[in-house]
Amino acid sequence: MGTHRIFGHVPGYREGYEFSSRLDLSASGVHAPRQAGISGSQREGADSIVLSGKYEDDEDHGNLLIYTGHGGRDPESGKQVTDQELVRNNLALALSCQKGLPVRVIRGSDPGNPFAPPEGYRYDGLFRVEDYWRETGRSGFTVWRFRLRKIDQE
DNA sequence: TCCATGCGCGGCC
DNA sequence: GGCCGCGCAGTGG
Repeated sequence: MGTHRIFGHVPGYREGYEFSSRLDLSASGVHAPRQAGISGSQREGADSIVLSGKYEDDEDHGNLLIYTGHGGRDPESGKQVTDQELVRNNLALALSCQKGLPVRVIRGSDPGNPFAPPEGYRYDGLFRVEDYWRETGRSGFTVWRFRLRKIDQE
């Protein structure tokens, strides 16, 4: 499946399409990983991300996102417990920034986020990674942050 | 290899 | 019905 990574819209799934679960989302090809928030590879770049509201340093401003890289979290508490590194899918997102590749954004339900769907997951269109940097997160550990802005459609 | 922004279920109120 | 904690599962990066 990883041999045919699609950048941009996946045929048959327009912006606003809703999925009931990560399994459905995975089967569609809009976001293949069943758990991970970032889909991509270090060689090609990242093609999609999921926002679920579970990363303490994430910010959702609608057309502007600050997305946190992965890694360094305690699986039980969800808190950052070590520094994140620019490897694996964090590096894939950085590559998407350098190449200017479109990234599909999927939002998962999140009661605290007015931009999130009430339930399940929703494809919210294409964004570009404008910038990325390393900083100290709320936890005090290093996190990688990615700023994504929605691509205007005509 | 090992991790990953799940998920269902049962207990409890 | 809703919340929460537990632990299993299965695949792609």
